[in-house]
Amino acid sequence: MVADQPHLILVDGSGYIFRAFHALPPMTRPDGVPVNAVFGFTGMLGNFLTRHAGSHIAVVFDHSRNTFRNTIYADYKAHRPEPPPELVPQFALIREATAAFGVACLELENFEADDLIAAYAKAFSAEGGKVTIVSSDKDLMQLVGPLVQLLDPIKQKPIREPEVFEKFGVTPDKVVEVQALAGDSTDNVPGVPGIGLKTAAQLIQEYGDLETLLASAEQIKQPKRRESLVNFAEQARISRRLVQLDADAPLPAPIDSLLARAPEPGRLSGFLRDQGFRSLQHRLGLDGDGATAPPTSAPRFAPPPAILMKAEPAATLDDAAPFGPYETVTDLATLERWVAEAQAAGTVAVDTETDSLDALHAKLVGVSLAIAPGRACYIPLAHGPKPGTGDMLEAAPEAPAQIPLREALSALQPMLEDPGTLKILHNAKYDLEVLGRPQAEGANSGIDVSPVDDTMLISYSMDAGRHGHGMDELSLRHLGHSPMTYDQVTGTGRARIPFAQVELEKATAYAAEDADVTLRLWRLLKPRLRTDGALATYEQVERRMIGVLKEMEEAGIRVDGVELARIGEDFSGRMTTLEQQIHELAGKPFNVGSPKQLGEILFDEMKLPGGKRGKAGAWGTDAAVLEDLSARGHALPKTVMHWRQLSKLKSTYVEGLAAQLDPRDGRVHTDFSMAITSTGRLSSTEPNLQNIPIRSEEGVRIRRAFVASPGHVLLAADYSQIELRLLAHLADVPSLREAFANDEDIHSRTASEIFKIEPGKVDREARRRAKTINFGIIYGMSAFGLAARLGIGAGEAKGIIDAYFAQYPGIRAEMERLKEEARINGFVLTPFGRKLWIDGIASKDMSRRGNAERAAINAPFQGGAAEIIKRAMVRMPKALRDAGLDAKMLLQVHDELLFEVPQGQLTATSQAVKEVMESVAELRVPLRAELGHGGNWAEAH
DNA sequence: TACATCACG
DNA sequence: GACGTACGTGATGTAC
Repeated sequence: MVADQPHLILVDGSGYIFRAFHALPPMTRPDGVPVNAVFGFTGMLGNFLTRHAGSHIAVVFDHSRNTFRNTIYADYKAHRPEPPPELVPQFALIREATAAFGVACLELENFEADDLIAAYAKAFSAEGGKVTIVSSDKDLMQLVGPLVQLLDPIKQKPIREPEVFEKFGVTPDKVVEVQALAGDSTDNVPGVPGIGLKTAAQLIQEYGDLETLLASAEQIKQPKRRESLVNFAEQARISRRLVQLDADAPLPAPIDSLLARAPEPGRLSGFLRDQGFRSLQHRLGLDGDGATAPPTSAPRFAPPPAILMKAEPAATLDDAAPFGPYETVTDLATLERWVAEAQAAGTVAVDTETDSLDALHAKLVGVSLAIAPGRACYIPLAHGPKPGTGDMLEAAPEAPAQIPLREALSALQPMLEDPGTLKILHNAKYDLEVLGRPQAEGANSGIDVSPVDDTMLISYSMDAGRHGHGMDELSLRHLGHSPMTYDQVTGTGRARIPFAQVELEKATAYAAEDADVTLRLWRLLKPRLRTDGALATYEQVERRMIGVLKEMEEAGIRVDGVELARIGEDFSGRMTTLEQQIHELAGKPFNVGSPKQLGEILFDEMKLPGGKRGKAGAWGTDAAVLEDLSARGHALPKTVMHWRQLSKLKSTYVEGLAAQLDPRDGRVHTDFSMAITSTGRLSSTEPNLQNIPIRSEEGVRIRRAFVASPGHVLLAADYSQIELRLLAHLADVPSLREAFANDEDIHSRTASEIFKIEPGKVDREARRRAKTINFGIIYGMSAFGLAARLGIGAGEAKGIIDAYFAQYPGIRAEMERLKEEARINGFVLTPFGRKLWIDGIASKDMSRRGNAERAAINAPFQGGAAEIIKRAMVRMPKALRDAGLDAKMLLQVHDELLFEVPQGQLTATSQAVKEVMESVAELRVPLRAELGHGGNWAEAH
């Protein structure tokens, strides 16, 4: 960054004024003139000037309420109240204060301050100058660009393209298009009814701009949206003109006159004295008689580097380095130089390129390294020839020159395994699985990469629930840079080529950039872990989970494919029969798998009662609806439910699972995602082994197909009532604590207490109700929700909830505390300190906020439970090893761990597993794990 | 690709 | 007085 690059600071005066006025209690001068806004403004401006410097600076004001926008649209800002009378006399004094600092005041009749800001920003940046606009007004976000940024005066946070994107879902140049659609109630910009920020952003992303969208409005699929766009097209155009700032507004003062300069001697202190602002004189170092505070200590506006310039690029030149060009390493000597440089640096970002997203099958194609921002390389290892044109006369293309795989890996291995060189990866589990897999015939490497840091997990530890943690997203968000995408490199659809066929130049640009981005993210995010209070979560839990999950994924679980096929045949036959019955009952054949067709038959043709339409206008036919109809004595719904159950099990589990069976070992290997959920849980994909059926008899058959290896048994260990234990712990409920301490049935205890039934005389129905409400509580349930689940009236449900809270007042207090915590901080903390962000908690949309509040209530319980089992998993391998046991941990299903145990070690393993799981956290209630074992997963329960 | 549905905790 | 109504996931089939 060039230190003396021209830098214009434009302060949005109105923002300062209103903030000052509303933040401070009334204050008056001895002569009775109100001055609270003047005082606040002067303090804020003085404070800003002592901390920031630019080459040019001005404060921009609104001239009057009437502007050209009122002639476009009379209602523009019409609902804004007149400024309060106490504020009016302060406007002139505020301009005086600005001038006393030696700062220019800008205003112009008929234009808003925002237009002048736009005009000066345009003029200044056109000459290559940098512009900082001090304001948090979202209407100014349209001005953000390579040379123009906003600075939020409250949070002292720069607002650049990623922040704008976060707010509007589009890049700054498209902000007005979005605003034109979404409107703005605070400014009375009408927009298009029914279209909010989300929809607007989506439409603009799709169509590019308002006019293109309006031109294609007739083709919009959603009927309501289409109608709105057609009917309110003109209103949208007007809205666009209202929000579009006029960057061609005349400049009331030449740019040169905005040059930053020290205040005239005495003028500032004179002003402060006149207003009676003694504390400000002191704060600004102007209160001395010359003895302690000579004039030279007055604010200087020139040399001290702006906070903007040091806030992030304190690390400086480095982090401003361009993304590329990067080096392609194709000879051993060059590779050895890179390896030596990495070891000398002590930290290196590493990324692997492969031919598959599935780590257990992926073949290594290349490795990239980054040692400093902008300094990165790509080492191709298994690139083949470019795809030919298919012309038979063409000479066979040759593979590009590259270091032989074995030699390259031998050169890399010592560095990758060097305990003194930290390897930084994004989603390290993947790369570690690829590099760690020993393979015959040259492919992959058997390298045990250590130690590692993982930027995905660093981000997740701090920002779970706030946004995704993919590299591209983090890069745009934190670095303001969109890396090249995989699709751009390999193409998409039919034209897609394997990465190994991508030409080296392109592969290097992509692969080295990913390593570069990873390194830059690490430099930015790693220090934040400590300040954000997320260091322990990352170091003690997330980072240690990498190796644990790697082992589990590699182990996989044995599935009996023959049994699976038998189940499939059986289901098929039964489905055929059911389908015939359904068609007869319906009076005609139709596709039973189509909810749309089913809805039409049930509600349009058969005219059954109780139909409700979903958001797309189709009849709802889910299990709850069908159950209801069935209870009214209709045969069709029940038959459909049965068919659906078989259909689900067959397609998702019988066929889906069979397709995932690895023929090499007869096992299925899931991929645990570590950074997906907003609560700290894992998730499982390809296949999802966390939702294998168990609740129905047919489901149990599927689970029986998960079997132990010969000579082994499966051991399942479930945490008992873990979320309710956390409830008893967090809300500190004496009677629930006692119940757990005595190993009582918690739902019976609850039933006895809220329904006032003698202990021991609780019947099944009372227990069922208590169980429903116990779970409902940790989901933030309402009376309505409870009524629906229990099939009782809302009044009765409310009575039960009232009785519950009367019995357990600590629980209600805890629910309120969690909502409050989320509202104030934007996040809640689990009992172990994991930070979980609650999206939408500040939303003005009642429904959205309601959802967020329930999520805030649930998050500490779900997240706390996730934390407990993760900690147990992290401790498990060593505990087993120390006990001389060979059991393998195979799966985690949120509150359950599944192990494969050599038959002779069952007792000892059970003991060790139980001990680890129950001792991993000290709560106000004991933790309990329940164990079972058998030849298959169903039996182990 | 959106939606509805349903498998699990 | 209306609103919408229990938390968190992933996979599948239909319809567009």
